[in-house]
This record gives sequence, C-alpha cells and structure tokens, in this order.
Amino acid sequence: MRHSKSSSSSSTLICDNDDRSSSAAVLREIMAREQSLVTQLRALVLPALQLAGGERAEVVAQMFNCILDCSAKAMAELKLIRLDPSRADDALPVVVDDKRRVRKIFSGDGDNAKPNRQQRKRRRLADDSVTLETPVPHYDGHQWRKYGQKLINNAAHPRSYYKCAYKQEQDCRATKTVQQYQEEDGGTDAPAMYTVVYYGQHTCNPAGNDTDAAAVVKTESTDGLSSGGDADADELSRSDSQCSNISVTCTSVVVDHHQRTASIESNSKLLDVAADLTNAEVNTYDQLYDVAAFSPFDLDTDWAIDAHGHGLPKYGDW
DNA sequence: GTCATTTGACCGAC
DNA sequence: GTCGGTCAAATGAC
Repeated sequence: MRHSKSSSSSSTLICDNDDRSSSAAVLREIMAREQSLVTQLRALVLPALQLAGGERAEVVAQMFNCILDCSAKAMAELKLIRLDPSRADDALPVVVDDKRRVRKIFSGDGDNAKPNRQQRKRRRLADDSVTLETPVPHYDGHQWRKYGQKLINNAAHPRSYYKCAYKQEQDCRATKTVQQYQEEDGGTDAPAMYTVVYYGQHTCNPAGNDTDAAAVVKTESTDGLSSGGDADADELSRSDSQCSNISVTCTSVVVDHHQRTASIESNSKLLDVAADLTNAEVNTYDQLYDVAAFSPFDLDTDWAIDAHGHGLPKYGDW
C-alpha cells in the first residue's frame, strides 16, 4: 500500500477540480491495490481458518466479502466524483453510464431492433470496472460461469469472459474478464499472474440469507464473547474486536477524509490477522503482499485443481 | 439427461 | 476494417 500517496492526498480531496481529480485517481489506485491484497489474503487465510474451525472461516469470509464490496462502492463513488466534480459533496450514489450505451439500450425497444440482438454488444467504459492483479483469479468469493474466450491482440494468453452464475436466477449483471499476463516461474516460485477486471456490482444473494455482513459480524461477535470460556477466549475476543472495527467501515461507503482514514485503520487490522494465521512477520503492506502472494497449492492436499488448471482451496461453497 | 464449457459467429465500438 | 464483448449451438463431463 502506498502510504505516502495516501497521506499526501488525504487532505486535498475536496479542493479545486484538478486537485480533486488527481486525489481521486490516487485513491482509486490505492483502493485497487487494497482490493488485490484483500483478495489474495482471503485466498490464504480462509483455508487456514477452515482447518482450525469452519464457523469462524464463514464469518471471516463474510468480512472479506464486505470489505471488497465496500471498496468497490467507494471506487464507484470516486469515479462519480471524477466524472462530475460537483458531486464531491453529494453522498447519494447514482448510476452513471455511457450515454451512447444508454441510448442504444433504450432504442432496442424500437421496431427496428432485432430480436435478442439489441443488447448483444454492450461495450463498457473503463470507468465501470475494477481491475485486480492476482495469482488466484478464480477465487474471489463469487460463483462465475464462463461464457466466452477470445485471443486478444498483443496478448500471449486468451481472455476469458465470465458472468455471475446467478445471472438468470436473480438477474445479477456482474461480469468479469480474466487474462494471464505473467507466466509461472518455477525457478523463483513466482506464481502465474492474472489481470481480473470486474464489471458491475453483484445484486445476487446466493445463500438466500441476509447479506448485511456488518449485521452478521455483529451477531457472531456477541456469540463469541459469550461462549468463549477456555484458553481460546482471549483470541476469540481479539478477533471479535477486529470484526467489529471492520464492520464499522463496512456500514459506510461515503468517500471523504474521514472514511478513508477509517478504512485504512481497518485494513491495518488485516496485517495482524495475516501475522497470526501465517506465523509470519507482517508489519507493512509490502510484507502483507509478500505473504499473500505465497502460493501453497503444491503443499496442501486440500487444494483442488479447477478446469483451468488453477489451484482452488476447499472450504465449502460460496 | 443435465449442466458447464468451448467455440465460431454476430454485432457494436472505435 | 479491425477489435473485442456477447450469444448460442455444439461438445464434453458427470
């Protein structure tokens, strides 16, 4: 995480338009890195928690989803500020889209529209996306269905296209593309790296439960405190404290100086979580990145290989 | 038989 | 005209 950029930009978000756009760009970069780290950390932490006890893994999984969701929403808000600087003081989220795309979609209702074809191509602006770089592109907490693959110009590997597995059931329009950009290096144990671009927000609810992760975390926290009566009580209580702090962040997505500070504070808790679970020294975000980038695929028999030859940890269905 | 993936074709954006 | 995103029939795995 680029602390220096974060701190230097934190006081200039609401300023003149140029400074605001610049700060928003810096924040977007920071948050994209944050999302990448959280995604990789989740792939590392959850299997370890699953071995220790499934219930806590479920809670942590919900927390990770909550954090990623908050980041995505904050990113979207930053984009709105960039597109319309007058919105910097407006906390209400609105949907923005490419004007041409909107016109095309609505004109599809016309008599000249070809059946089932008017929305076939919906080119999306880069502003409608979140990009991550990760060694575990297929492990992000959502279920996806591959619907296409294409060779892209000047790319060594094809790009795969995925849509949410609940698109038909719940009309969830989230999609993503996955493209490998770095070969696996057996000499240095460096895993293959992929660029994952997410489009749109998930509107599905796969478990059919209340998706208010903050509320779920709060409930678990109460249970944990009341039931912890042995040597694990202190550890449980400490984890619950982390849950509570993160849930506070997750309940708000307004992007201002206050929120960014809160977000960074919560993410610093991830360093503690990573250190506890990996028995490694994780005091900086660079170390967190190093730990999260470690690939245990070849060491753990509880890892499966998916249809694409990628390692997937087994800890239940998402 | 069912479901997910593959793959060629289609189509809009550039 | 080229490129890239999406569709849908074909194919394969179970």
